[in-house]
Amino acid sequence: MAVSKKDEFSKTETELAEIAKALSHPARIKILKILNDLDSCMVGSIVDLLPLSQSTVSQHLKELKRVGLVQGEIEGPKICYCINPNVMEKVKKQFNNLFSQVCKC
Amino acid sequence: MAVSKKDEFSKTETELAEIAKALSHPARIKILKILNDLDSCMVGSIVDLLPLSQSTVSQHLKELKRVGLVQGEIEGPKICYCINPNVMEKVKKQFNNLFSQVCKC
DNA sequence: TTTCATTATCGTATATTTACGATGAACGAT
DNA sequence: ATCGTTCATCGTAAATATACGATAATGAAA
Repeated sequence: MAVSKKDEFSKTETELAEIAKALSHPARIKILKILNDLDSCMVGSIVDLLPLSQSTVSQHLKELKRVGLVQGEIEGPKICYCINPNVMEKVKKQFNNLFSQVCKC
Repeated sequence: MAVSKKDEFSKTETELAEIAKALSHPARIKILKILNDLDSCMVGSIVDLLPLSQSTVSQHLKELKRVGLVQGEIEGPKICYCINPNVMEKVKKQFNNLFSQVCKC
């Protein structure tokens, strides 16, 4: 794309776009649901529930971690992943804020 | 990416991911705000408010049209763009639905 | 300490996204 | 009929995303 111009927008817009990007793959939506349902779980459990390889799931988790929606806690050789509820609440507010601005409903 | 596996997920997850993708660029977030503020407007007005070329803005509009968030009405040589409020409301509900599933707040 | 289980990262291939200028299509106005 | 305005689309280049297998890294267990 030649050179990205994403930094020529406001922080609010850039941040929300980043979060939307993290949610822009069905696997990552599903991972959030899985983490919520299981409360927290290791990567292997997630891999079993997705039609993707371990390395691909690891990449998707990395993307969710990047925006803070998910965090991992090391438990011996395993890693226990869970949703970061504080970030999730903030994200929810950011989307509500957007819709309050662009939705007449 | 070899072959996409996005169609191996549920319709709900795939749809929401598609919408999130449409919102995953700050220019598109800003376009929605512009359209809301101006109520509706032609492409040239949007281009003036963005640090992007006319063709690039046209592409972003196409992406927003793709998911139905935005619609264009031909007015002579111009095209009058506006937010589709019905789709926006549906999208708002879809996000609320997600957060009700993955957010304990 | 060697082995096993678990997960991240690397390397790589392909698809998609982002960006631009140039061109084309549609329409009103001259 | 030609011209100017407006916008979409084409062609293209570069960046990112998606997917996988292979490998590395970590720590528990034998």
